[in-house]
Amino acid sequence: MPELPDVEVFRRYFEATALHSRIAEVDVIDPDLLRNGATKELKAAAIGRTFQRGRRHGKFLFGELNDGKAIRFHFGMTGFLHCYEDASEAPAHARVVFTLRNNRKLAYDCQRKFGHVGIVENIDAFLSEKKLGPDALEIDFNEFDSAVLGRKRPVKSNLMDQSRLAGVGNVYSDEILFQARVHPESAPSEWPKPVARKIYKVMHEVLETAIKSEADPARMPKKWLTPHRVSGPCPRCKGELRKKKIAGRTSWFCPACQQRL
DNA sequence: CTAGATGTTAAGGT
DNA sequence: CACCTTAACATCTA
Repeated sequence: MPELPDVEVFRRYFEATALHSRIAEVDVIDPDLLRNGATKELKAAAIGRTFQRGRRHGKFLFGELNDGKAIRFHFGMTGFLHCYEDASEAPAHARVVFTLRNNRKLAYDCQRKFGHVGIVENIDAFLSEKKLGPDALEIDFNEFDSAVLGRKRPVKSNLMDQSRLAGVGNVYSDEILFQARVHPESAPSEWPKPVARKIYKVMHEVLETAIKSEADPARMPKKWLTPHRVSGPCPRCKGELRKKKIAGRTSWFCPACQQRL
């Protein structure tokens, strides 16, 4: 689930639920999620501070604290946030829980533990250290064209490469290419400008519409591929959708609608 | 019981 | 060296 639109929905949820109340306690239920096991450091950085705002870059969410530091959330494949007051509402796989002075609790839940949580001293320094590319909603066309499309491997691999473009993963790369009518394995040495522009434009439309749909496939336009990736005919031509491993991931596309370039 | 699932990354190959 | 692919990670479900 957590690609750019999902994380943007989490960011908005975070801002609606967790800001401006002092952090009273941090429970690290599963230290695996901290990667370096620095429970003490996480507590020391967070307790007594307040969250000032949420910032997102690609698939990362940062909860900015009132001293310039931030709590970093990455959601892996199964992570999400849930805010509640009564302990009975705690989600099933809560790994880290922030208790606020207003009695609310913000839980980071991650069933498969592919995600991680930690402290970041400086967000911009972290992003360059991690070699993350520009956010998919902020990259300009020229950079998109050269960094993302100017490669030899399948276009799908490039769209998913976080060091070139941050935020797009398996599901949304399929959706973007479906709507741009481009085959995911296309890898021309030079992309025709109109096609490059189309992919760029469609990427914005897909991501923005997905955010408006709360990243919920059931609320997405019926003509989209995403709600049909389990089975079923192409929502455009009614032909058979194909499932194939590309770039190591299960990809869905319509061989009739999507042109190989 | 086996295969596979939205992400990342170390390791191996060309 | 640049580039690309695969396996592995932890856990649950179809």
